Amino acid sequence: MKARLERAPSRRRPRQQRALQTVEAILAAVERVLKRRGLEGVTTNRIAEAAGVSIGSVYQYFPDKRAIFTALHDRHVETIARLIDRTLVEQAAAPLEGFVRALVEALVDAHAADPELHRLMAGIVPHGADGGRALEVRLRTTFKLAIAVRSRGGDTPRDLDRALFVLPHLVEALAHGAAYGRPPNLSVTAAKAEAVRAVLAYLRS
Amino acid sequence: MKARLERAPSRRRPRQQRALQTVEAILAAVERVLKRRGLEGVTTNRIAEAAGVSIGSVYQYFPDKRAIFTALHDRHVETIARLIDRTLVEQAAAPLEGFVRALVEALVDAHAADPELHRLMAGIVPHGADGGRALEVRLRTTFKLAIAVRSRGGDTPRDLDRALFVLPHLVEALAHGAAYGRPPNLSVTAAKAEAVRAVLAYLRS
Amino acid sequence: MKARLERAPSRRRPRQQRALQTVEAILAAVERVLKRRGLEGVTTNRIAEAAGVSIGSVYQYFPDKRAIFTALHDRHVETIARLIDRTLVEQAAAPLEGFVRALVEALVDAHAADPELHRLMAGIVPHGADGGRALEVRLRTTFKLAIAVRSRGGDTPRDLDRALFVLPHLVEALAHGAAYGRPPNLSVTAAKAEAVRAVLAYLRS
Amino acid sequence: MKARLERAPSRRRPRQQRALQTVEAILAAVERVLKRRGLEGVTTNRIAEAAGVSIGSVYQYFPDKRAIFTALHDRHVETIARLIDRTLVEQAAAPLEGFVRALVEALVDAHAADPELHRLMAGIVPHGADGGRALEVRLRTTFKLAIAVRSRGGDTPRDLDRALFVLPHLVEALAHGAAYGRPPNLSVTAAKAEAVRAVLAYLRS
DNA sequence: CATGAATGAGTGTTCATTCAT
DNA sequence: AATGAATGAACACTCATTCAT
Repeated sequence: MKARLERAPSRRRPRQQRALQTVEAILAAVERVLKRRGLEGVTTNRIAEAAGVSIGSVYQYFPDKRAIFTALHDRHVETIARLIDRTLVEQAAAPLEGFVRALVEALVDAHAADPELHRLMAGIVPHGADGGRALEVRLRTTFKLAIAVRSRGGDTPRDLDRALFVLPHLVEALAHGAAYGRPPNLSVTAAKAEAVRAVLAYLRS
Repeated sequence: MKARLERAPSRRRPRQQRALQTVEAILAAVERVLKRRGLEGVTTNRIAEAAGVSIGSVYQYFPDKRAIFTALHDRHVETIARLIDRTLVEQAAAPLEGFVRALVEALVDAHAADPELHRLMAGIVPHGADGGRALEVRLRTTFKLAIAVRSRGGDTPRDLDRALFVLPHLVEALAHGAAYGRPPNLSVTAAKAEAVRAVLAYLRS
Repeated sequence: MKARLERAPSRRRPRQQRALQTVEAILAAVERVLKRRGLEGVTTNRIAEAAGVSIGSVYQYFPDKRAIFTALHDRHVETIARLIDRTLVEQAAAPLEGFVRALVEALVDAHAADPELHRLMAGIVPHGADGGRALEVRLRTTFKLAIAVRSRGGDTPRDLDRALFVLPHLVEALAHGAAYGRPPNLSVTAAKAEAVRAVLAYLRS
Repeated sequence: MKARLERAPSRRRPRQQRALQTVEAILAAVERVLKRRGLEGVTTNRIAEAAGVSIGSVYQYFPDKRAIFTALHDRHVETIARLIDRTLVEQAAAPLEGFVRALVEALVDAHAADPELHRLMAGIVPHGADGGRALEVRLRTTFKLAIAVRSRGGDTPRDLDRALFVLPHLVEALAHGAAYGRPPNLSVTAAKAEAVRAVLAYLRS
């Protein structure tokens, strides 16, 4: 494995790299088209044009249109998941509340950076068995871990399963809400602070 | 002459009534097609067939396909809004907590009745300025009222605007979550109870 | 025949009269729709609406859409034909040149009154065997008669058949041309005068 | 590398050539459908089928149905315009009368070759600002030129503007008339001769 | 006779996908 | 691999026409 990578770096790598670049160019193009023309305005030919590749090349990397959306959704999930994981690590030493506070803040920031795109992204629900619940599930797992790690001193919620149901929904809803679901006259900052408050309130109850 | 005057109303009424019936038949048909074939499987001709009317009749009542989806969404919003209003009235004498408990329970029940349909419904985001936030806004208004009515005895939250941001999102997310976003091994009943707990925890904080 | 007309004037006549009125209302409506929305914008339902009658009534008087256009065309032809006949009579005592002059002037005036409508009318070519040549034929007949009547004194053109081919086309083309086919900077008046000159020049040759 | 550079032109050219061929195939198909099924029988799918291409290809070359008709009309105008220009050149040394005679004969011949098609073509009035007067205008320009070139010896008509109004209409009407507007018992040959006579008569007047 | 809701065949058009180059 | 012209199934929608009231 290592030998192969060393022997033909100028052949194998570039190809894979170009492929990754093209895939990334395509996904970035979808985002651009999505923002410019809305969900129904996204056509494969438009994606190709916006990506600067031929439609044929798009089909070299994706079996069909659905796969493009799925990949975009997956990429988004992966981005957020990495954020979650990073927060988990960074707050490993902090109490649960600290982690939750950091997590909510990170998520709100992530979504508030480009609210319009994230609103549209919510409309891309992959048709797989999962049904767009990937992040919810991922959050659940993360919370399970974060709680387990801290549960020596009886810190465990009375009913873990119930908390693991509520927490992901709270966090997700408030992150999206703070980004593009605020009432007029409420700043993102204020919304973020209140989102944190809300999750902590539940946690302490 | 007199006969004609007497007939007139019975000519007009049936028309309006049949129109309403047809509109209702069409919307019900959309729901059926939606469940059977998914969002992308909904075509205007399929709607017409499922509704038992001709495609021409569909276009007698709706200017285009989008309008059909918008109407379906509006109908859903209206149904839920009526539920909210009813709860508001029924719990007029109860303390805020009682209202919230009743509201969450009612919403969970409403969504849990046909989880699949409601999941699909979430994918129908009307393209108007509102962008599918109608219920969020409606919930906000309702909470504002419910709180205002009870706020003589200093029952008002410290920061109303912030609470009015959080509460709609909490309620909506948990209602949908309890209906079709539960982790395995958590019953709807348990989820409902915990959803109530979560909202109350925030309210008391 | 006369008895019948006298006996039930309030029964039979009104009906026929109403029918004629309705037919006329429909044809006038077609003209209006034609001018407002162009040839392709003319639909039977729009005709009905513009005429202030129900679509059903339109089909009471016309078997299909084509028949409406045919009737409109026929009415136009009849109007022009009457104009031609009237001129023929009025100029019965005048020499051929006088008749031709009066005819061209009358036709130009008739078409110039509503150039837009007459341009559109030219697009309504009835699909019958005639193929929209009714006026051409009618003009031919008229010229034949006008010439025959004056041909005692050897006034007949050298070759009647050839003149009867040319004259209708000259007159029709120049009448339409003067109405809506003038170059910029040529008035209708000037065009009319020159149209007369042109026909007379041919006649004298 | 060199091969690619050499291939490049042969890759580009064929494309443009095939494109032109396809466009031509489509326009020829429209003519065929037009003759077989009449103006209303022309549908985009029928055009595609008759042209031996897919409907998608038709839309690769024309933005919509109207554009197809416009292109057909333009092609017709161009064909006739070329005929006019050729005659202008060929008769450059001849007196005005010679040019006019040649022009009328050429136009009659052109229209008489396929009278049915040309009758139908007259029904295709492009919706542009021009309104189907392209040939009239073109004839006017040509006459202006033909007269100007010969006007040293005082050959100019007394009133040029008026002549430039009449001549195009005369020529067009008589060309069409000779092709498909003759009375029974008049041959094309005779009609053509008389058409020439008529225009010359006006010219001399 | 008048009405106008209903019909549905048929239209123009789009767009995901293929494949020869 | 990359290209993009070509494909054609499928779609949203129109409109002439019918017929129950």
